[in-house]
Amino acid sequence: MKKDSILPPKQPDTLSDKFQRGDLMAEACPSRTVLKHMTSRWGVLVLIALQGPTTRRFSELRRLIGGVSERMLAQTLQWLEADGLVNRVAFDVVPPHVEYSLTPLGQQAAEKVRDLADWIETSLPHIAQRWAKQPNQEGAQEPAVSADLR
Amino acid sequence: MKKDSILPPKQPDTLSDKFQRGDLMAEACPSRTVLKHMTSRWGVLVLIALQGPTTRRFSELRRLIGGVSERMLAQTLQWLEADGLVNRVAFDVVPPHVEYSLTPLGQQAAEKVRDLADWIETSLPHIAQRWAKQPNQEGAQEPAVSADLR
DNA sequence: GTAAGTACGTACAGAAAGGTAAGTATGAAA
DNA sequence: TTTCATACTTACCTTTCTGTACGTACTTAC
Repeated sequence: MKKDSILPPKQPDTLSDKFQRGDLMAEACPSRTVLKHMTSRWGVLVLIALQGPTTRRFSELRRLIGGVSERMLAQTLQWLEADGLVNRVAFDVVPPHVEYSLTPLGQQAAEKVRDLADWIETSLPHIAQRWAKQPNQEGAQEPAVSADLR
Repeated sequence: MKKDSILPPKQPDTLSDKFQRGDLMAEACPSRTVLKHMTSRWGVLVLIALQGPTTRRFSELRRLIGGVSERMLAQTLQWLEADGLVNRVAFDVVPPHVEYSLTPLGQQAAEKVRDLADWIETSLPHIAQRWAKQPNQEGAQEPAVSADLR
């Protein structure tokens, strides 16, 4: 007999919860923003590319990450910097020189994201194999023939 | 035109490698599609919500995941199903009844994504604290109530 | 003297993601 | 009888995302 127990409609008390620990299932939780930045199209790849002992320069990252535009790389780096995951050090020299690296927090984040990426890369054969059997999907959804499940 | 030498050569980057193992840094690699589905706005939350021993029904998921629309939930589930991460079982009954669950592959995926989510949720205080100091930024949000945790 | 590299900022536009509302078939509750 | 719930689909529209192109200020290479 728990109709509403799946999700309480509202709780004024969850507010304090939000500050102690995020709740991604809650619509208004700020953790969703962090998730958005980290799992944005380029966020994952930037974090991974920044792993390692050396700092990276902007155009170096651009070459590492296949397909990023300058605009998107800059924006992604700014997001991650604002979230405290990325360090940016700019040298005031004539041809601009900027070095990016991960903060301690960013290194933790990068590890998680790396684990995910590694899993995808190694599991890809299984998944791709499945795609081969089942016809198209992905970004484009054509008016596919509706599977008559009923 | 490949200049991959910036990265520490962990593995030879041959053509056959791409079929045996994805390479997310490569623009054309199909693993990017999987990443897109899993890290889509709702993909992460769906995978997490499906963790556990029980199956979930559509509207149950909808209630669990704050803010999803029916349209987006349906689409996300279809993506993940097509990738072989989610099982869908439809019963041919009068009020529709469909049960969703994770495939073995999906359970692995959910673990990775869960690790990431857990990290975000526990790290949120650090990050939010940083937002408060830095002038308001893109994507960053003001605290709904100015309750300052000291 | 001209092109290229650096690390972006900005304006514009097309693509994609996402939301809203409505419809479907049917049984059960009010 | 009207309404509600289920599990979607579809059309339509808005918001967000992302790419292209260009500008910058200056140095080095050709």
